[in-house]
Amino acid sequence: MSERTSSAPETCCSTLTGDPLSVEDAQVFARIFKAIADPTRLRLVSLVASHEGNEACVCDLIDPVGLGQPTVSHHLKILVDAGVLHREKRGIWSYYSLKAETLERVTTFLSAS
Amino acid sequence: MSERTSSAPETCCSTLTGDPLSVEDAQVFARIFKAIADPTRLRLVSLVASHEGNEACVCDLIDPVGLGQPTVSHHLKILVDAGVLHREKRGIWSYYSLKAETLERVTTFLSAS
DNA sequence: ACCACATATCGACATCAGTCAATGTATGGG
DNA sequence: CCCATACATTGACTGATGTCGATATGTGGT
Repeated sequence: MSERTSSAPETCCSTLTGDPLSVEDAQVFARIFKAIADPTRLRLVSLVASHEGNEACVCDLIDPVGLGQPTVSHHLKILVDAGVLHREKRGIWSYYSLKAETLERVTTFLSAS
Repeated sequence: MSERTSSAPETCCSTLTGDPLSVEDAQVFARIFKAIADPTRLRLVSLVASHEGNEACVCDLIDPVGLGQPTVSHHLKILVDAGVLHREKRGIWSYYSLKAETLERVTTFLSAS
């Protein structure tokens, strides 16, 4: 039960507009927001979400965002580390898909007005 | 460098998981996320929201966040510029309050899964 | 007019973040 | 095996960001 993968589990219920955020919770959510606080990464998430099969490989994303492959991989890594995207390697390709739980958690965090 | 306080109105309906984001929409939302993608600013918003009367002046916030007054004012300016907070000067004090419309817009943007 | 107080702005600094070119690491086909 | 393909990692550079101390602005009281 003391398992923590990437984001702390105790932050399940804290909200922006409820009781004052603890420093720890603020750091957890700031990390997620930082990941999507970039135009390129927002577009990457959007492209992945709207791609056929709800997943996309790096080669599907390079042209649409108009950046180099290393840069795209860099951004995707940030999104995966923040728990926004999920990566699955199949053969030569890395398939990225949305991690719905994280977006739901963020929505809950914000919508408790 | 007089930027409009509220973000473009045309972005009212775009969502993260719907059609691929345009570059412009991505920039608009990235700017809002950037504003709250910092632990200190998240705590500032939280403190403002949970403060008596749903508003707080700078002097109410300095001690809780443990930073200098110029730094706190700097963060608050970023939040106001992004449309997350609203500022109202009354007498000597600047009262900050939540701008609900912006948070609602962000929630809608994210929750359309 | 002066002074105390609350806040904003400025200048400087160290650190972080986005981008690229070059290189490294798998994986599958011939 | 060797090679082409897809992706990840590294190193470097530039520009943005968070923080502070010092200073400016603005307001109300005496």
